Formats: sequence, C-alpha cells, structure tokens
Amino acid sequence: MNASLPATPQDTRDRILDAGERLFVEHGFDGTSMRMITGAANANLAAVNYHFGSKDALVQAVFRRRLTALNQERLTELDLLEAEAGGATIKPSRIVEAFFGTALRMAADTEHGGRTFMRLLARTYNEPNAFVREFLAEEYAEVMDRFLGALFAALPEVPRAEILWRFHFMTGAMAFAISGLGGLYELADISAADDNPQRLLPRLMSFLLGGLRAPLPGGALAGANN
Amino acid sequence: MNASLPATPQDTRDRILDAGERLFVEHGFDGTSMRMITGAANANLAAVNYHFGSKDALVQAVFRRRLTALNQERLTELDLLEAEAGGATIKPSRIVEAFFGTALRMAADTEHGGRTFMRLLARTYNEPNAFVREFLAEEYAEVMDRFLGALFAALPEVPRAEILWRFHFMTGAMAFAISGLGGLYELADISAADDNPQRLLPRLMSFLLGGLRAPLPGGALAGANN
DNA sequence: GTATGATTAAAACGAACGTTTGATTTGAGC
DNA sequence: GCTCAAATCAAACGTTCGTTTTAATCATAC
Repeated sequence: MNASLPATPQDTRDRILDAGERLFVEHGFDGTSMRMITGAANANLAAVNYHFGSKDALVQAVFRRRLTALNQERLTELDLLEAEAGGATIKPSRIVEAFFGTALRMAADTEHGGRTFMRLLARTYNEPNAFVREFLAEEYAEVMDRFLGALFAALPEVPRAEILWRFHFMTGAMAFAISGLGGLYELADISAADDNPQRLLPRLMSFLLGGLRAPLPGGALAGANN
Repeated sequence: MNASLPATPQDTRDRILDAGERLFVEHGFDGTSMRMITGAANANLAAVNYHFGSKDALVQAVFRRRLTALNQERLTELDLLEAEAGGATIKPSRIVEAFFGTALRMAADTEHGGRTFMRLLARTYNEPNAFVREFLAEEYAEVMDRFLGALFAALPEVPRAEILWRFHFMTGAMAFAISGLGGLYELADISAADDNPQRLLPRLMSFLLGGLRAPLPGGALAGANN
C-alpha cells in the first residue's frame, strides 16, 4: 500500500517540523510523544534525535522556523513607521497594527501552516513548561523592547505602567482571537459566530484600539498602598 | 525529625487539592506527576487514587472546588442585576463587571488560594488536553449562556457575532491580566510595572469597557464572502 | 565498482509514569 | 478489649517515555 516516496533528507526534517507543529497544538508539548511525531511524519523514531538532537530542541526549532520571520516583519514595519514619521510622534494605532496585524495576518494564512503555528504560539504565551517560556522570552526580548518604547513615545502623557498593562491585555485578546471561539460558546447561538478569518483582523483591531484609548482608571492617581 | 500531625483524614484530601492546584499552575497537568503531588502534600503515593480515583478525577476536583462557587457567584450577581432592572435594559458595564469583576476579586485573594486557582484557570482556557477542555466547557455552559444572553439583550443594536467575539477578546484580556506580566517584559522598564493587585481590577475594567464600546469594524456590513 | 559520509531502520536502554495490590495502622462504636 | 470500616503505607505492576546504540541503506564522488 505504501509506495512512499524516497523522501529527500531535507524532507524528513520538514515533515517532522510540520507534524510537531500540528501535534503540539492539539496535545501540548508534554502530551505529544516522539512516537506520535515520527509516526505522523512517516519517519523513524530516531529521526528527531538525529536531526534536532532532542525533543526540546525540536520544540525550539518549530518556533524558530516561523517566529523569527514574524518578529523580523514586525520590526521592519516599525522601522518603516519611524522612518515615515521622521522624529514626529507616531499614531498609537499604527504601532498596534504593526504588532498585532502582522500576527493576525499570519494566523489567517491557512496555506503555509501559518494558522497552525499561530494557534500554537497563542496558547504558548501561558505555557507552564519553564524551558519553553524562557526560550520565548528570549525570542521576544527585542521586539517587546522596541514596541513598548514606541508606545511610550507615542503616548507620553500616559503612565508607562498603564501602557505596559494595556499591551499585556491586548496580547491576551489577540491570543484568544487566534485560538478561536472554543467549545465554551456551544449553548450560545454559535451559528451566528461568523468565524470568517477575513473579518477577524478588523474585529480585533477595533477592540484593541478601543481598549487602548479607554479613559484611564480613576484609581491610578490615588495612593499606592491602599 | 518528623513529629508530624496525625493529619485528620479530611486533611489529606485538602492537602492534595492544594498541592495539585499549586503544582498544576507551575508545571501544567501533564508536567505534574502523582509523585510530585503526593510528595508536596506529605501523603502516600496511593492517596490520590484512593481519595479521588484517578489523576484526571483529581484535576476535576481541583477545578470544581472553586469554580462552582465562582460561577454561582456570577449567576447570583446577574440575578441581582436583572431583578434590579425589572425588565428594563441593563447597562453592559454592569454585566461585564459581574462576570470579570468576580474573577478578578477571587484572583486578588492571596489568603485562601484564590490567586493560585485563578492563575491555573486563566492558563487553562487554552488547555490542549481534551479531557480538561471538555470538562471546562460543561462547567461553563450555563454561565456563558446567561451572560451572553444578557449582553445580547443589553446591546440589541449590536450584531450578536460582534458581541460573541468581544466577549471572547475580553476573556483573553482577563486571562492575561490574571496570569500577570510574565517574563516577556524584562527589557522594558519592568520596575514601573506596578503589579499592585488592588489596581488590577480598575485597570482591566476600563480596558474591557473601552474595547466593548469601541466603534464596530467597518467591514462588518460588507459582503460575507469576500 | 568501491569508498565515504549522510540518512534511515530496528531494537533496546533505563527512567518515570499512573495505577493496583495487600498488609498495616488508625479511630470510633459497642 | 474487640470489631470493623476508613485511611495509610510500602511495594510492585505493566506501560510509555526520551534517548542511545548498532546495523543497514542510500547518494555521491572517485
């Protein structure tokens, strides 16, 4: 039955990455075994350790393959905005769009595995596994620094703590947006859910900007210790 | 050395629940072994299976112990709002406050383990494990139905799909709010982060309401298929 | 063809997993 | 003091885990 292709060496690596990416979304890192991965990838059990060294290294490789490009694109867009402004202040909405828009667009790409990866990334923001978390923090360090700095500069009158938290809230909203409406809404008229990926970006963006522009909480000026 | 207390029977159950709750937050469900749990709880390895039947049943028990009360409180608050309005429309902000405020207040309770549990719950919204996800969906079914229904009634002019999605976005923001500022902001002036739990609720609430009230995305009225 | 380096294949490794067993201990009722 | 059910304990069960080892296969250059 299986007149399988000879499978060029490089193919095996990519098939493993694809299988890992998909299975990690479905079952999590700890819930996905090497045998599941190599089985789905039509590869030998030892192939992961041969090509990547270890399971942890495979997880890193799965992220790096797409995350580096995503963050590079974000930085490029921010570079463009800053060059365009030429020292003047940038509209916060442009910065937000540059950060979350790129992610959403990649999440809408069902052809090249972008959607699968972004769902994995979305649920990994809160990953318990310390190894994965540290790796993600490193991978995000520069982008976070640049974008937060840009927001600080764009909103000089807003306390930095507020910006920090609102950026965090926005990230949470984005993560859930990408994860999609889970099984939590079954009783509600889910048929009216309308999960057209084309509409997700404008939907999320108007929500994010509404939240970012919201009046500051009244207690923000009150004493710190009560 | 160990002149340990006789440990009333009921104590063991609770110690296991506490240890499980704490370890599940730190290492995830799959990353937490029975030996870790019983070790941290100063109980015998067999104690979990004796008291709960299985590891999965323990996970359910950990959630049920606090989640049932939380959702009951939410429903009670909604009952109050509806009784108070007496048929008239309810302000959306009141509904949002009733759902997310209760959660945030429980998350601010560091004394009775509320904070630990809410962090666990927050990161479990996107849990890969199918068993946990199905259980959560069941546990949330009624609350979701009631609160979404209330929001639909409070915002009759807003398409239900928009409300559904914005409620989802708000849940994401809440989940991240509870999880706290992770290690992703280390380069940014994290010292200015100000993670005073007292301020978290007003911070989140103004963000959520800003997002909920944001102008609807322009494309919402456009054709569905392009 | 044959040597060479890269890849795949099959089998086994020890460790850790969740669970079960059977004996022992505990505490309350009589 | 004895009984009995509840709870705890040490030990082992079979399975699965990630990794390693050794041999077979492949592609390519000479």
